[in-house]
Amino acid sequence: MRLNTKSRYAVMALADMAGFKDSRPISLRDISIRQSISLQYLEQIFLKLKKNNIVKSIRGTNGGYVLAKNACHIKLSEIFIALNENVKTIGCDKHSKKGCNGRSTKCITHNLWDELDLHINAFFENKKLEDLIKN
Amino acid sequence: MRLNTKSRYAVMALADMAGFKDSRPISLRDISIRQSISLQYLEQIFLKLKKNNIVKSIRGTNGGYVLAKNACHIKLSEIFIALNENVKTIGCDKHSKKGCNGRSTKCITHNLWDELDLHINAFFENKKLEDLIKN
DNA sequence: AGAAACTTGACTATTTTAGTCGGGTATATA
DNA sequence: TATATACCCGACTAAAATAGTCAAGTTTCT
Repeated sequence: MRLNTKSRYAVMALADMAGFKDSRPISLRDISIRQSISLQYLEQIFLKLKKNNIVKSIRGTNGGYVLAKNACHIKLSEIFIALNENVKTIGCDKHSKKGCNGRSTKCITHNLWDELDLHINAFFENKKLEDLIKN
Repeated sequence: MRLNTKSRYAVMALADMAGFKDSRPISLRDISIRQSISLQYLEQIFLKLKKNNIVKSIRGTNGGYVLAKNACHIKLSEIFIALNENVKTIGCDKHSKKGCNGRSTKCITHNLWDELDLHINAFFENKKLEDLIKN
């Protein structure tokens, strides 16, 4: 089990941004350098963050991104959802015949994965971006 | 984020076994049919479960596997460890130069992933195989 | 003896991941 | 108004992981 780098980088980049108090836009180029993440990969990530209203973009010279809301209001769960890293951990897919083993009834471990999802989501729901930079 | 099928199947197969009260060995062939899992894939899985002392094998005709201990004493965390599904969720690898972004210091989100690991592991530590079959 | 069932290593197709490439468009500033 | 800076975006790809299969055993019950 592993989170993917996109989610990880997204959190790192946003935490980087949140560390700056002034509201000047921050360019991906700067984040790229500070966090050692490829600029073009960051662009992919920020596109999704923007679509999900987590950041706003300012184009042109001296442009960049700013957080769309205060760091204390950005839940980590939002970030994962934005990147389609839906923290749905496991199969039991309703659409697939393989899900729940092709049975009409729930598989023996179905509820377990549901509980696990709740457990993990609760963690991310309660974590705010601001929590990361307080220490 | 997704658990792999090996871990999922392992839990399903063990839960299947735990559902039988008598202590006769259960053949992988039977589990394979009941849970719709390829026999040969189950063999791979049970090899690991055996090495980690979660099941015992009885060879020969009427052989099969039995749980090495009572279902109420088998923690799900054991099962994941047995399958090398170490619930270490994220990078920040001490050995890799990429980990923590090649910095000597911890990356900005390092503690977050540590916390998440603890959170998930706690879930599996507290879940016993028996809990799955009670309902 | 023969069948049932475990044992084991090697192999492979598919999918996912983690990016790169290359061509845009918008805007501030000189 | 030229140009550099920075966002925008779709398509592509190499490498790794996943989810198995295949083949050839060994052991033990009946």
